[in-house]
Parts: sequence; C-alpha cells; structure tokens
Amino acid sequence: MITSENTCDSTKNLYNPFEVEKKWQKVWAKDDLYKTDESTSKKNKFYALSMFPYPSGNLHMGHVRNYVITDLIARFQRFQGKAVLHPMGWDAFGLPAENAAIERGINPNIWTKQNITHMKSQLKLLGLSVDWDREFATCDENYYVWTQYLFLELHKAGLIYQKESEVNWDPIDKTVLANEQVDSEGKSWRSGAIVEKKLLKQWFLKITNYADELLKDLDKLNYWPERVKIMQENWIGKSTGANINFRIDLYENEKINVFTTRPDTLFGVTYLAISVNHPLIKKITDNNTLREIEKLKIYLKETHDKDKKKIGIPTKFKAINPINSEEIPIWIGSYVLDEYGTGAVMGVPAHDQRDFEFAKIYSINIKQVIIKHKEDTNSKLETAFTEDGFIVNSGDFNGLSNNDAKKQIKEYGEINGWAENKIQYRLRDWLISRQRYWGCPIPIIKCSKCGSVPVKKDDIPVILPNEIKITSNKINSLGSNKGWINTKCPNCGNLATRETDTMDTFMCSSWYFLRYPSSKCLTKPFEKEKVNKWLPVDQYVGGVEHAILHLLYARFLTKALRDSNLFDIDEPFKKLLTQGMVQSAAYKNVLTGKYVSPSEIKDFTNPKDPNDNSSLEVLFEKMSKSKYNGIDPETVIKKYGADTARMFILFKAPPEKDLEWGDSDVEGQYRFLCRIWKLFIEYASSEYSESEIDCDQTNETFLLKSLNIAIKEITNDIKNNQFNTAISELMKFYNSLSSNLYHVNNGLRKDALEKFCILLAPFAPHIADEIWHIIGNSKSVHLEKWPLFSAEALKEDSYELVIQINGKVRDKINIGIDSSDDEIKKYTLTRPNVKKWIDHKTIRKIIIVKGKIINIVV
RNA sequence: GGGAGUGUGGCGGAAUUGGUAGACGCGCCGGACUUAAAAUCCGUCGAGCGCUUUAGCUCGUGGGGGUUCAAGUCCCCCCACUCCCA
Repeated sequence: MITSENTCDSTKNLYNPFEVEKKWQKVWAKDDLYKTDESTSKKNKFYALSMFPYPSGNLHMGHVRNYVITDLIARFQRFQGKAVLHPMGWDAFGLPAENAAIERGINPNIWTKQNITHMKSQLKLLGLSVDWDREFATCDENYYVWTQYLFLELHKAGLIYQKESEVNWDPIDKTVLANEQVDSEGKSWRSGAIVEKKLLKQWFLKITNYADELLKDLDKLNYWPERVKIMQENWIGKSTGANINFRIDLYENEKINVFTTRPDTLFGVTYLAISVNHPLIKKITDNNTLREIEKLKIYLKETHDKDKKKIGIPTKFKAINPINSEEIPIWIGSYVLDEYGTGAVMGVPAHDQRDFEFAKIYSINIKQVIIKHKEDTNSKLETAFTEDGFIVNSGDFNGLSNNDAKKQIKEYGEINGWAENKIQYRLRDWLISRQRYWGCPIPIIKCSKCGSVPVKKDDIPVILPNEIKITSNKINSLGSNKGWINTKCPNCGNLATRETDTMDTFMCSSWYFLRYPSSKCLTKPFEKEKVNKWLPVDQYVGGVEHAILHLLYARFLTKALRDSNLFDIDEPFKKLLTQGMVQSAAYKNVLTGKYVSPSEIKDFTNPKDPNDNSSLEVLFEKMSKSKYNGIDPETVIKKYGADTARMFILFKAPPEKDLEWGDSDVEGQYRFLCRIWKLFIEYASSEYSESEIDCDQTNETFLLKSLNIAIKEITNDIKNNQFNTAISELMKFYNSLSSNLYHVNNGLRKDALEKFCILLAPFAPHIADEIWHIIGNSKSVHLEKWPLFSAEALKEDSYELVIQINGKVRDKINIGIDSSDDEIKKYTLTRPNVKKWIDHKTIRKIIIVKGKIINIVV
C-alpha cells in the first residue's frame, strides 16, 4: 500500500495529489477557466457531451469512465483553439426516487436534490473541465416547463395521440410496472405477484411517422459505431412486402388481409393463421371453440415470451388462395401478433421455420415451392428451407429465381386486385404515459364535453404537487390530489380534470442536449440561433446500453422539432463513443453459486470460501453490490488522487472495451506520476536547471526526436480515441526525457519539459498545472497551445533495413535513407549472415520495400 | 435460430496500406541501496533446442486450409466466448 510516508521521495517534496488537486480546482474555478467561450465567432465550436447521469446518490466507476473520457476530449479540443461547450446536468425524474420515498419516507424531490448535491461534490473531485453554470436537473420546474412546452408543440404538430394499450399491472401493489420491473417469470420484482396485462388509455408519440427518415439518416452518421447503427436498423425493422387478400368461403364479402415479405411463396401457402383478437373470431359461434379461445387468451396473458408454446385452434372457416383458388384451412395461432402487420399470417411451412413447426404439430400440409438448384428434386424437408432458390410447383412462375418471383407475383396480384405493395416497420409508436408520481406532468385537461384538451402555453408549467401520500406500498399518483386535479377546461370553461399520468423520463432526456446552449433562458426551451450554432453535439460519450432507446428517441425528437421549425439541424449527435463497462474481480463459489466478499478471502493467489473451504472462481464482472466487487471512486480518489484515477482508466483499456479494475495497475499509474513529479522537482532545484555539465549531441538528437514522436503520436491517438496508446507514448517520452535531460543544452531541456506538461495536461490536468508552475510558468498550462511536431526533427538519414531470406528475418543493417536498390542489394549480399543462407542456392527474386525490408527468395 | 463482435506472453493490451509479432504497463524473478522491510533504481522474462568462450535455430497471434516473395492483418471452413434481436 502507498501511504504518505512511503511515496516516491522519502526526504522532501512529496507528490501530494490532494493538495495539488484541491489547489488547482480552486484556481480554475476562481479564474472561470472552463466557462464556455461565447465571446468570439473566430473560434470553431466544439460541443463535448457525456450522457447525463441519473442522480442515484453515489458516483460509480462507470460514471467516472464516461466523464473522464469526455473531459479528455474537451480539454484536447480547447488546446486546439476551439470554443468548447462541455456541460453537465441530471436526469432526475424516475422510479428510484419513488422507491426511496416508499422505503424511507423521504419526498422524492428532497431525496433527488440531496443526491444531486452529493454526487456533484464527488464529481468535482475529478477535476472535470465542465461549465457548471449551465447545470440543470430535468425535475427543475424551469426545465420541465419546457418539456411540457415541447409536448404541446408535438401535440400541435399532430404527433401525439391517445389509444388503449396493454400495460403490466401488479394486482397486489395496484400499480403499473415498466417492462424492466417484470422478471423473466412474469412476476413483479416488488410484490412477487404474477403481472397481468391490463388495458389503459395511454398517450403515444408518433415516432413511426419518422421511421423511414430515422432509418435513412443512419447513413449520415459516419462517426457512430457500426454496431449501434445496426441495432437501430434492426429495431426500426423495415420490411418490404405485400398485403394479400384471401377470400373466405362462407362470407362472400369478408376478406383476410395478410402482410408478407415472401409473396414468392404464395403457392406454398397451406393454411392461414389469425390472432386471438382477429375480427373474424366474432363470427365463431361454436361454444367449444370459443372456450378454447378464452383459454388461449389467458395462456398468452400469463406466459412469458420465452416459454411460450405454439398453440393452434382449428376453425371451420376456409380461405381461398387468390393465386390458385385453393381452399386452405384457417387456424387461430398463438404465435400471430395483433400489433405486427394485420393480425394474420399466411402459413408457408416449407419456407418459414415458425410455420414449419406449427404445421408439424397440427399435421398440416407442407408444400415446397422453392428449391436450391434448378435440377434438384423435392426431398422431404427436415426444417424450413429459407434460402434463395428457384420456383417450382407454382404454375406459370416455375423456373424463376425466387427474388424475381417476389416482384412478379406481387405485380400479378396488383393487376388482379388482391395484392398491394406494403412497407412494414417493426418500430411501434412510443408509449409515453406513466401512472407514476415522480415525472413530468402531461399538460392535458380532460373535459367531459371537449375531450382531452391541451393546457394553454401561458398556463404551463403544470406543477407537480409537492405533498405526497404513501399508502399500501405506493405513492398515490396525482389522481388522489383533489386540489390539484380539479380545474377548468381551457376550451369551454366548465369544470374539468387534469391528466394524472406523467411522462416517460426518456421524454425529458430526449432534448436536454438542446437546452445546454441556452440553459438560463426563461422564455423558451432553447434559442434557435444557439441550437444552430452549437448543435450537433460534436462528441457524445455514453454507455452502449442506450444504443437503441435514448439515442433513437433523441434522434426522433430532433427531427420532429426541426419540422416544427424550432431549429435547422437533422441529427443531434455527430460522433458517438460508447464506452465499455468497468468490471472487477468477483469471487464465486462454483458449488453454491454464491459470491464471496473479498474481505472474507485470506489468500488471493488461491481464494477459498471461508464457509465450506472450496476453491472460488475468479470472474471479471460488472461492479455490483450483490457480487461484492464494487470499487468506490471516492475511496480511490482519496487514496491516490483524481489524476491517478484518470490515468488508470484511460490507460488500462481502449475506451470501447470493457475495463478490468486492477489495484496494482492503479498503483503503477500512481508511480508514474510520482516519477514525473520527482523529475520536475529535481530540475527546479537550482543545481540542475542551470547546469550544462554533460552536453552531448547524440543525447540532444535523441531527446529532440522522442519529443517530436511523442507530439505526433499523442495527437494522433487522441484524435482516434486511442487514449491507452497515447499514454504509452507519454511514458516513452518520459523515459527518454529522464535519461537524456542532463545531457542536453538548457534551451532544449526547458522546451522538452514544458511540452511534456502540455501533453500530460488533458490526461492528468492537476499535476500538469503544478509541474508547469514548478518550472517557472505563471499562467495555467491549460491556456497553452497544443504543440506541433517538427517533421525536420523526425527526419532520419539512415534506417534499419530488415533482411529476410524466404520471408524469414536473418539480419538487419543500418543503411542510408537515399540508398538505391542496387546499393541495398550490394550491401545486403556481402553480409556474412546472408551469405550463409544463400550459398549454393539460386536467387529467384529480390523484393525491396524502401525504408523497411529486403526479401531474397532463393 | 438470426445479426454483430471478440480470440495475441503469467495478465491488461500494442502492431500504418499485408512488411522485424509482443510497444507501454502490470506481475514475476534477480541485483543495488538498507540492520531489515517498504519505497526507489538497474536488469531478465513467448515456448522449445542450442550456446564449455563465439550464436544461432525451430515453433508461435483459438484450430484447420488457402492466396502471397511476405499473413495477427486478406479469403474459406471449424471451435470458444460476449452482446443485440426472437
């Protein structure tokens, strides 16, 4: 362990990170060093943003990683002479505050504010270059007034509507649960009751209106990780196909409309399957069947997706396949969804796996209409054949490739009036109603005469009442507050009631990045010209878990508000970096499956469970209480300082990868900072700073070169988000600096030390400023310009040529940079090591790659 | 089942466009300093064989094949793990 007694220098001038960090944090705050520069239009802007945190109460390592990465980028961009906006705020509405209220009897508002105060103080320890003047929380009245304002804008634009929809209902707690609060067995995480589906009238946002643009514009996001774009693409789930009408034998005028992406398999349809809620079911009179349907409905309600079986109920109806007038049975199928398509599917067992399984269970005909190769004969299918191939058993369409048949059968159907082109999305409209207290109230008034009427813009905010009542394990939602709920209709003036649902918190977080450029504005959510100036966010950093929901909602809202003419940008986030998890060692007893706290383990080289003395498995997993592997950032900072924590986190792994916490690696970074400290203290003591005892040309060239390599590589690495290798380069430069420093002239010595400070500054900002001052500067190092490397200094007059014989390295020689091919050959062939390998052999070929390699093939 | 990704020493991880595999750090071992320990500084460390002084050779980036003068990198097949979607 490192303590203040045994740090780097045992005699004097210890590196004391706490003093250094406290000192500089004060100075920076006093000098407003990180205030956003809005004074000039000469500077290019750079908007650096971390996904804002939920104020859960304590800072986690995941937060630290997120903000340190963003901070490094923000600092680097400031060094590049840009005007940087680097704000921070709080995603402050949401369930944990309600749960805390229930458990501890604290008002969610007070709980949240306390958490913010505490987390902010922890955050400040990190020395982030955040412009704190722009801070806000989404639960602040003068933030959520604008969330309501935007709701009204969207309402005006026709993007908001009400619909009955199923929710997860906990019958014991009498409350609605979010999907995440229902476990894999369909039980409530709180009460353990089986969660029911209940129909409630809810508010929706028409995100589907933008499905196509959201999909198309993914192409514009050149600086987003490919996998995030693919996830969004899959989520939107565009499929192109056709709606096909099937007549029903008994009812001349009834038709069943099915959506399919595979019109090429139409001749292979052997049944239709409809959902339990399909309109046709109303025509069923047979009591037996009706009872079966009721049973199936209950089964579907209570069974979770994972263990759902395919269940079918036969009906007496027959459908007519429009392409060949074949009669096929109509089944009710458990796997047919109401929400997707038309609530009916055409069953093609031969070419769809789900249909295949269904047909096997109920002995339905399987008719193959696509074969892989033209010459293939039909064989019995073991599974559905879903690859491309050629059409058979399909009348006039036989012999076509199935992709051609898709088009031709669809066109044929269009001409004959039973098919139409159709594009279908998987994306559903966004349900924003929450039957919850701690959220942004939905600004709607319900009038018995006028229906749902939006609150007038002058009358917002609709303020969340502060008094809460907790009964039977829940906060009574807004509905029980009579003084609040009763109001007048803005339309007719009659008595009316307020909407008692609050908004999904994703709504609050879908526009916060628009607020930062004008976070103090009291008259609007944001100023158009400020949004146009600062947006899009140049670098957005956050966890990949938000790849779909938050990032998709934010993109949608940006587009919707653009269309309401509130600003002109199409996409909110130009560059996206999704950082990996922070993991640490967890000790698991393989026999019991239980985790053991490290404090109970005596010998870490051979960890044993103290309860049964069995060997423990060491796993690197995401930090969590239940696994006893959490590392508290505040503890680490108090032990080593923020600069060490920052350096460690940036060095240990590339930013997108998971990071494994390691105490000895943290100490390694601490030692590195100690070595730096010592070097600068030594230099500052007069005996070294003035002397030129041992000047040597070789050392000078060497140091100059390593300085310029460092500048070049570190600059490049930061630009490419390769912070781990940037720190490697910094270490190499340090190694060269410390071994050459007193063998070079005073000018170079000072210059190298100063540039080292600047290069270190974005990574470890506190110590960098301190050593910058130690060597005699008076302004902050963070006001300096980023150094440029000199190509001249990097120029070599010779290089090491690698000599390969048959592709294997046999020798290396130093050779002049201008040597011609002939000269290279000549030198190479005289080398004894080379001779040894080519003696008595014929040289077939010689390949020379200038500046690198010569390969002699014998 | 479909999609995306990962696999390199004891460990985390480096390797421009195909051109010296293992940068940098951690760890280990050895040495210096010390009464001793810690800290610090110096040095060794992919595996195997060889090296009595002199030194080199073979193998090696999950496995198997291929393209190439040259493959961690490109192509094909397989294995393992991770994530997303059913």
